[in-house]
Amino acid sequence: MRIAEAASRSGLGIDTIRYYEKSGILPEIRRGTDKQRRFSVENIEWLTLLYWLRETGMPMKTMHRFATLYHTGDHTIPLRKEILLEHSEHLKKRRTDLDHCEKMLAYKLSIYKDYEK
Amino acid sequence: MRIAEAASRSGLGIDTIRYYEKSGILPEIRRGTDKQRRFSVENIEWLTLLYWLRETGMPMKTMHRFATLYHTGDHTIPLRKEILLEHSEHLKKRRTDLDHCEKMLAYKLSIYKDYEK
DNA sequence: CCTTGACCTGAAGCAACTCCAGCTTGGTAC
DNA sequence: GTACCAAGCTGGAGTTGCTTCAGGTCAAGG
Repeated sequence: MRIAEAASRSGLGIDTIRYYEKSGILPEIRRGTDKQRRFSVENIEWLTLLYWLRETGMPMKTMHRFATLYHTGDHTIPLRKEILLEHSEHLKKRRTDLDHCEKMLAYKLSIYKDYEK
Repeated sequence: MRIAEAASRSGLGIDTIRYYEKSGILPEIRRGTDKQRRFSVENIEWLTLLYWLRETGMPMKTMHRFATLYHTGDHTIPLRKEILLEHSEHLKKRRTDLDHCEKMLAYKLSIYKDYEK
């Protein structure tokens, strides 16, 4: 499939996909005779993973490291595991941030309530 | 209190505070005879609010709008309320993103488990 | 008086996109 | 078969939101 579909399936934007390819966090994407990118199902899976990692705040440097490890072979699995576990911890931190912010907003809104109408 | 303390109390960095002031999302900060910034308790409260809004993904444009409204007077409270409510919605979205990503990570890690050692 | 530490400013640098101008290419429409 | 259009391509500029840096001020301690 082509880039437009890859974008809509993965969640990333077209430009972001091209940018990611240039940055080296995608494997080489096959090209058709027309020199346009053709994405495989595995490509889409990878893009989707990147989408969620980005969405939850993983920096590109880490994604890059993860991609390189992935490419290097199965013996890097412990390292990759470590990266994902660390990201899990990061998600926990984010969740408590959300909790905190939600409480704060609720409080602010409760004050504003008094001024209603 | 001075900028270093304001930073450590609010959570923002020193440079970020100066940047926010330049960007117009802070009220004018009082200066001492030495021309250095002196932060009031209200200043710190405002900075802390901004810290949490930023931490949970509010764009500066929105913060700016909020700051301007705040400065304009009490009759803008409905508008400010709207911004905060919208941000609450945004937090909900973030939370489901976290859920989604956590599930994905758990799945990935369960696959890696087989390769253990 | 000299140094040290905290602070100042304006400007450059950086991450991660995002948009743009100008150019192929393949497909349909006359 | 050629005219046109959508979708894709590239290299490069622009944007957001900080972050770092170079060079300078100021007050206090030794």
